[in-house]
Amino acid sequence: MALAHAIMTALIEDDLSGYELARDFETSLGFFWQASHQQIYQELRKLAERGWLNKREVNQRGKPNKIVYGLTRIGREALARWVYSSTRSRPAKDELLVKLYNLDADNAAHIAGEITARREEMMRRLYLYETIRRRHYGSPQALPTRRKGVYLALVAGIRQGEQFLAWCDEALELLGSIDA
Amino acid sequence: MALAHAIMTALIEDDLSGYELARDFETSLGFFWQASHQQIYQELRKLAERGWLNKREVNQRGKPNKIVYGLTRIGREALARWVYSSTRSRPAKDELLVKLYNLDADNAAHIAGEITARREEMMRRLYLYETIRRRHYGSPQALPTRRKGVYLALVAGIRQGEQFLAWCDEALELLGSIDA
DNA sequence: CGATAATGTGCAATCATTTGCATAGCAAGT
DNA sequence: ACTTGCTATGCAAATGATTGCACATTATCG
Repeated sequence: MALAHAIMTALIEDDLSGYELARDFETSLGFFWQASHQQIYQELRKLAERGWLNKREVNQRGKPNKIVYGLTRIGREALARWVYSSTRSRPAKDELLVKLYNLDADNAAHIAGEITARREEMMRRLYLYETIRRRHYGSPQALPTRRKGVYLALVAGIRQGEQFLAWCDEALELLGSIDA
Repeated sequence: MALAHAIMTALIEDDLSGYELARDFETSLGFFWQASHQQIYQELRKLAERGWLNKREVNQRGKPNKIVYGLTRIGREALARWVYSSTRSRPAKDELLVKLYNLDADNAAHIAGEITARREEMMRRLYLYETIRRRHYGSPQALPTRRKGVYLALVAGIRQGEQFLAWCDEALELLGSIDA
């Protein structure tokens, strides 16, 4: 049921189509909850059936028509209740860390290469999120309450990313000392 | 296919039964890849059928019999090849961060409570992992190659955990400044 | 004696997620 | 004209993971 609530969360301020949601999930909320467009379209229809979302078709020129979803009153209520339910976090599953358990002189260079690639990917991500922070969350104390929450999530992502970069450096150094 | 390789990884040094594997997955490797016992038992049977694991029944006194699995030659080879395949990480999905997007004056105290609980849970985990590190990974440079890899994974978990604690403190401070 | 907890393996149903494919219109560059 | 890419939605199949249950033995505590 968590994807449903993540989608509704993304609709708190704006009504969006499945396509727009899928794009937003690649950034922003998708930093903490990723979902493919297939999942999103399916979930949207389910939520509309349950009455938590309403849908309307929007004609566009130069583009295909889209179906825009918005929270209903009972959808908003369900979302508000959900916040009080118990959470569980499913820790990241990372094959790279499992591979590290298989480290040997032969594959050390390959693993180091993968870590380097991850490091660069994370750098790009961090740059994006730092940009967002500077532009919209400069002085957290002054933000309205809800935005403070979004800020904290953003900071969690940034801190996590920075920590990952530092770990990569440490790992690469140790891996570099292994003879092939 | 990743669970299969995680299980085989856990069997590199010791032959283990499903029950023992499930227990190990709650610590150690399970820090990076968690799996329920149902998943593990099923995967073990599949792997044995494929010839990557062998099984033997072990009679015990005072306890039910167990089925112990071990890597076969071709299992070891498959595992070694897998290390060179491409990885993908699926980032953690954390409902707590999604909830933060729903922050308001009413639920701020509840969310702060959840963060506090998470913080304590992480403290316990960190304590466990720090203990392991001090006991077995005191001087990483001196470790044999494979153990260096395990060390790096452990450090990744520790760093991540420490970062999380710091984030919790920051979050609790900001949440504390919200009027109910 | 009864309850609880640990060891040990497993089935069945459901839910969540990924993968591969399909369709369709329009824009922009080559 | 042709290809590439973006917008836009969707189906079907397979895989991955969770949930709830079932069964059997022994140890331990009150």
